[in-house]
Amino acid sequence: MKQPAVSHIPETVPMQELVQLGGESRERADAARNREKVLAAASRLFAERGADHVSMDEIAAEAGVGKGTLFRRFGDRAGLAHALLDEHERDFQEQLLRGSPPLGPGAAPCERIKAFGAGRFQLLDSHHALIAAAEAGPATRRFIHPVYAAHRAHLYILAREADPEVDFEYVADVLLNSLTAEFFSYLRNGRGLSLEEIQVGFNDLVDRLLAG
Amino acid sequence: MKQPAVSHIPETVPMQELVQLGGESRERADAARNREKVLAAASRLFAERGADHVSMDEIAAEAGVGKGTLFRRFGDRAGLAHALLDEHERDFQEQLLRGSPPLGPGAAPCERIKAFGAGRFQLLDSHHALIAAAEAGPATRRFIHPVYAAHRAHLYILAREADPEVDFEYVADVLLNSLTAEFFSYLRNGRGLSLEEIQVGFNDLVDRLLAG
DNA sequence: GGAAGTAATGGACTGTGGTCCGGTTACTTC
DNA sequence: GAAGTAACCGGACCACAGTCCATTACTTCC
Repeated sequence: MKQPAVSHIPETVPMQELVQLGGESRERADAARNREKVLAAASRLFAERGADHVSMDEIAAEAGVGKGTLFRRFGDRAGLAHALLDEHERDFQEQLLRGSPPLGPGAAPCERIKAFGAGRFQLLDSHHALIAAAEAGPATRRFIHPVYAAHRAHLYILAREADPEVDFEYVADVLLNSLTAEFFSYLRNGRGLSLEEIQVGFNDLVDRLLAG
Repeated sequence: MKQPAVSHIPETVPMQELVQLGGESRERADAARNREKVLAAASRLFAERGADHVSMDEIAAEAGVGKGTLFRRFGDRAGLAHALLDEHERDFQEQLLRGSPPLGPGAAPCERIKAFGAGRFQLLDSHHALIAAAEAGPATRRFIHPVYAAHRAHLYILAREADPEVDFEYVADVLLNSLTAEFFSYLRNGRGLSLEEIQVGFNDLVDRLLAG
């Protein structure tokens, strides 16, 4: 049940280092300080008024920092949202890799996929606006993010294990596409489904897709 | 095989009438003229430079019309995109209701769903940027649009017919969610799949979901 | 054909995400 | 401790989506 060397989730690390492949030079002290100030400010404002309803200008102002600094650090709105979610995302990843079944290793693949779904729904339920912000942005940007790659690899492997006949790649993407913030909030608010109903639907989806 | 009174697709009709439920008062002559001018201008510019890469200001200018007029007519960018797609959408709807099998009535439900997918992929292939624009916009707006409702009702009924045991509602939404412009372009450009490969994947999805 | 009433117009205006760059500050080297 | 340099800073700036409302153009009714 070894996972492949799924690139670990960075994202407390500034965007630049993530990009310029060798994050060798250490982060300057003032930069680190400012990053913390921004994260704290964003966290505060988001908690107060909801992740939508807060502009980037306001976050910069609240943090006592220029707008340029904000964007230099986090790239864009989605990047900031990702950084704020980082802790939860690490937790989740940790549970996937080393947690107890059915989320962690040990359970049947289908059960692990359902547990993955349940975990995501839980996260969506408590951090919906933030995750929506992280997934937003031009076109297919979110698919490029290492978090997406990690989730995809996880589901890919489990799907293959559950049913070697299936098109793992496509199935993994379809499953993830059913776990987006946008789709979730449509089911929840647009269709009025409860968290449980959504989970039941997803579980049924998994069973049918990987009936083996 | 009668469809329920699926609200027909309007959308050459201005947004207002769509909303204020009784489109009684006729459209003024200058308004109609301007609408045509805008549609023509948008069509031209989109064809020239791609649907992204054209701002609303430019469309208004090209049409020789004020910005206010543009937005009054079409509500927002997505509304304009919908209006431009209207003809194709009507065509498609017509084929669903009265065309020949497997897209139209007469074929087995699973085959009709696959044909629906094939039709959407075809449209996505030739009008991708436009459809993406129509589906864009804040949060879950696109789910409210009558076109979504019509597609959903169609799939809902076919899914029920194919497999009465399945959760039709959820399945219909999952299927539609696998036919979005965003997901399509991810599979296409992000994963490098061909049109055919995507169709095969979707067909397999349908078979597995509605195995009966 | 003209007056009154109403719908449509257009462009200035606002708010927002994101970029740019001259000036500043923190580390490094000697 | 001074000088050099690369990274960082902030806020002015830009483009763009969408709003507002005083003015204009159509329609209708006499």
